[in-house]
Amino acid sequence: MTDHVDLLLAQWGERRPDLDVSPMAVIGRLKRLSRLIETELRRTFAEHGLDPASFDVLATLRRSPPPHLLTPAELMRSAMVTSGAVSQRLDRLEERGLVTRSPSPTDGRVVQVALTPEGHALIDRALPDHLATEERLLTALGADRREELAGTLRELLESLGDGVG
Amino acid sequence: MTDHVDLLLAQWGERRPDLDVSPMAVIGRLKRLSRLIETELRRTFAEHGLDPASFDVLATLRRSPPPHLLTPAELMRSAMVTSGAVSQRLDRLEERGLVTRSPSPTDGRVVQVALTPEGHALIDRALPDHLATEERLLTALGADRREELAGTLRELLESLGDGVG
DNA sequence: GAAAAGTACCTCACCGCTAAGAGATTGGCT
DNA sequence: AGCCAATCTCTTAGCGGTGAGGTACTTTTC
Repeated sequence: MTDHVDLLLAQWGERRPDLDVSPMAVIGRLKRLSRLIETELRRTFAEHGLDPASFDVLATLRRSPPPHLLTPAELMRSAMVTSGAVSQRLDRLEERGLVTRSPSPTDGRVVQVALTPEGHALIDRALPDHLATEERLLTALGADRREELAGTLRELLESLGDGVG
Repeated sequence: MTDHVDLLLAQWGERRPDLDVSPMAVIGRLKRLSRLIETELRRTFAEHGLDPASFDVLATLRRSPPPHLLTPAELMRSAMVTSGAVSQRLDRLEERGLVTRSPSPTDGRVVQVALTPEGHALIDRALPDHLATEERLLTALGADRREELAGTLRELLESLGDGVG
């Protein structure tokens, strides 16, 4: 019944009993868990010649309503990265022929990003493996616990302004 | 009652109704939440001239039992980064006079990392602000919900082999 | 006590992100 | 119409990470 974060909390209790370090019980575990998850997902992506950033862009385009066109600004909000990061992601994907960029007909500032047939095929190949990996990472939790966890995380997200609207 | 992940799930349901994307309800939210949290924490660190990596090393040393000596290997396991990353973190901190490296007297392969008085003072200055930020990020959740959340996250961590021992 | 296996730390090339800011375009305001 | 703030995309410098591999030391094995 002990993990790294329990040890961390006990150590702080010894060294700085004057401080309330209880938030670390949640935030420390979130950090370790997402690090662990990202490492695992990265392995699956690599089997398809992808990295997390590329997969994210391709999947975001794939799930968007037909004709699967998104702007860099939309990709930026979806991925929670800076505009510079999106530009570079698109450079790499365009270089590999997985997406295309074309100017918007209605707004001169805007670029429209589209999946190429190769990009579409690649993400459809990678997606089932990715989902299998995600499922494996959650096997310890039954459906009820997953729903409860998802609900709590959503509350936190919304409280931090990450809601839609 | 809707967040970005709810939209994501709905979109996949439209585009690929043949796939079970339910694991994304948990894993997608974990990803967004830890990204949001890291961005917020980074701001607090920057107020003290630190970044997440440097804070992590200083805090790990600070909470370790007196005389606050750790090896790069221990820091590596604690931070879940590669040995190369630890070497570079220590280079930067040593350069700034916040930690020292000295050879272990008992094992010629090992290096002992220690906080300098400056490093000790800096982490003790930054820590209360850091905890205040963490507390603020969790205000939406009462004590019971936090404990329940921490417990679920710990179960997941242990199921993935991140337990102690 | 020599060879082999294991462990610890570091180096280097490369990758992806941030932060800051530039350049272009749009839309609201007067 | 003209101005100005806002928006969109891209560029670049610098940071911090990985992954592969090297060197040095220790422990195991025979």
